Amino acid sequence: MENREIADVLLETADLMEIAGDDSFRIRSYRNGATAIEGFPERISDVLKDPVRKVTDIPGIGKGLAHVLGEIVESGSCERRDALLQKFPPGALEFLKIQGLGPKGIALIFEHYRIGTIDELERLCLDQKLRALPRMGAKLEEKVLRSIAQYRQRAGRYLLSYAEEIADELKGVLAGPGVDAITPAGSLRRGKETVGDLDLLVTGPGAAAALERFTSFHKVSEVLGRGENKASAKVGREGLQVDVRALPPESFGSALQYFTGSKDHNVAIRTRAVRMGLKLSEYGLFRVSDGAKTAGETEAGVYEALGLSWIPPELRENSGEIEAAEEGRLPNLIEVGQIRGDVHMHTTETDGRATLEEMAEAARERGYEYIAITDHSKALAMANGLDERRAVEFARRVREIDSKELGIRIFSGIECDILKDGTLDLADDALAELDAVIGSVHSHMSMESEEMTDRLLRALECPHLRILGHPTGRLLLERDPYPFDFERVAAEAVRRGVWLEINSSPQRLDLNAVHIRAAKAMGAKFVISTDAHHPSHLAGMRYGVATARRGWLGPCDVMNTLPAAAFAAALKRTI
DNA sequence: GCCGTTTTCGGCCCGACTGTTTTCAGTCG
Repeated sequence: MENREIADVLLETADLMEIAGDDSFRIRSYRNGATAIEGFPERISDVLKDPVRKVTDIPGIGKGLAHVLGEIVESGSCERRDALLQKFPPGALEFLKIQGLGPKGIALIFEHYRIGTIDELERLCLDQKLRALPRMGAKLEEKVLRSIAQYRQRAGRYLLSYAEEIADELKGVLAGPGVDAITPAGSLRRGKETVGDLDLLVTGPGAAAALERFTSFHKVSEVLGRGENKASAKVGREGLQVDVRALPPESFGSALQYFTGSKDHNVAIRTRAVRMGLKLSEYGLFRVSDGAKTAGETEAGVYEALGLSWIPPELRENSGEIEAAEEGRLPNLIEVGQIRGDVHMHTTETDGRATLEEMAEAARERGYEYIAITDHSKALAMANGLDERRAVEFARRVREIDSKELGIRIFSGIECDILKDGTLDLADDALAELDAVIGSVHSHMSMESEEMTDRLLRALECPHLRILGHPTGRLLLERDPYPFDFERVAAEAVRRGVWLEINSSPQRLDLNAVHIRAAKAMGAKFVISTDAHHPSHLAGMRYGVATARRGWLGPCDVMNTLPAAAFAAALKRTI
C-alpha cells in the first residue's frame, strides 16, 4: 500500500469524524498524520514491517495513529472509519464537496432527513426542505444547487498528477518479458489538467500476458471488459477507468495518434486525410483507391504522409496546430530542462513543511541555478503569514544563507496577499526590501467580475509587484476560477511589466492553457513555478511546463529560463 | 490524538464573511 493511499484513508476518517462532531484536535491529528505520511520518503508499510523501526519516530505519529496505521495497512481501513461509515450513509463524504455545506450542516441534514446521495440532496433543495432546518434558508438552497451542478460537471475527472501516478504504477504491472513498450496516450499524454480515463498502449509479443497481469492486478476493483487486444477496468479507490490495448508494431504509430486525440484534432486530421484521398484509422493510413497502407508504424510517419510535421501532443486540440504544422511554423515549445529556477515556494517560516535550507538543497539537487523563497504574508493568518518586520528579517536570513554559497542562488521574496480593495498586504517599504514579490488572491473570491477586475488592476499598480500569482484562483475539481476580465488584467500586466504565473501545483495549473495563449498574444511574460510546500513538490514543475506547452509557450516567453544573473536583472527592472 | 515537559496534562492557528438571526454559528481559506 502506497503512503498516499494510507494518507487518503486517514483524511477520509478525519472528514467522517468531523461530521460526527468529534474533538477537533483529534481530527487535526489525523490530518497532520496524513500530511506526515504523504511526505515521508519511505513506504510506511515497509517501516511497519521492520521490527527495528518505529513509525512513532515520524513527527505527527504517536501511539494512537501507529495502531491505526497498522490497521490500514492490514485491511485497507480502520475501526473508527468503519464505524463511522456504518453510522452515516455512503454518500456522506461526497456532501463535504458541496460548497456551503460543512460537517455541521451535513450532520443536521442527516438528523432530520434520511438521505444519502447527491441526487436526494438536490431533491431536498428543490422541494425547499432545507430551509426548514435551523440556520438554513433559501440562499443556502440556491448555493447548494449551484454547487451540485458544478460537482456533477467535474465528477468522473481526475487530476493529471493522479492519472500519472496510476499510469506509472500500471507500467510496472504491465512490464514483463516480451513487452517492448508501454505508452500512455489520451489526455494524459496531451498534458491536460484533468483526465477522464487512462489509455495505455502495449506493444510486443508479450502484450497478451500483460493484459492478463493488468486484469488480475490487486488494485483493479472491477473488470469492465477483457478481450484479446483490449482490457478495461476500474482501478484504485477512486475507480479511474483504464483501457489497456495490445498493439502490433506495424500500426503502433497510427494507434498512438488515434488514442492520443483530442477528438477534435483527430476529426480534423481524418478530414484532411479524406481530402487527400486517404483514410486514417487506428490501424494505419491507407490509400482509398487501392487500399494500400502508406503509414502507421510511427506517429511522425502518419503526420508526414499527411503533409504535416509531427505535432507535439500538447497542441492537439484543433486550435490552429494543423495549419501551423502544414506551414512549418509550429512553435518551439519550452521543455522542463530549460527551467533554471523555481521562483515560488514556501518554508516552515509560514505553512511550508521544510526549512529554507532543505528547500534550497532539494532545488540544488534538481539542478536549478536559483530559487525564490516566497512565503505568505500576514493576511493569511492560518498559514502564520509574515508581517513587515518578519518579512524583512526573513529576507535578511535568506540573503545570509545565499552568501554562504549553498551552491544555488536564493532570492528573497514573498507571496503577498492582494487584499479585498486591491492593495497589497504589506507596506511598500517592506516590499522594496525583497527581490521577488508575488501578489496572489486568497480571500474574498466571490466578488462580482467588475469588482474583482478593479481589485487586480489596483494590485498591478504596486511598483514592487513582479509576479501575479495563480491569477484565476481556480482549484481543479474543487473551485471554479473567480470571475474577472482577464484581457484587461493581462493587458495591464503587460503594460506594467508584471509577469503572469503558471502555477504548477497539480490542483491549480493556473493560468490555464487558453489564458496563456491569449496572454502571450498580448505580449505577456510568464514564470512557471511550483508553489512547493515540501521538497517533493518541486517535481511538479513538469505539470506547469506541460500547461505552458499547451499554451504554445517557448523558452523565451518564460522568465525563469533565464540564467541567474539575467533573472536577477529582470527582477529589478521597473517600468 | 500529538507533543513537550513545568513528567502527567494542557495547549494545539485564526480572522472574516455569510446568512441567518436578532446576537452568532458555520464555513472558508
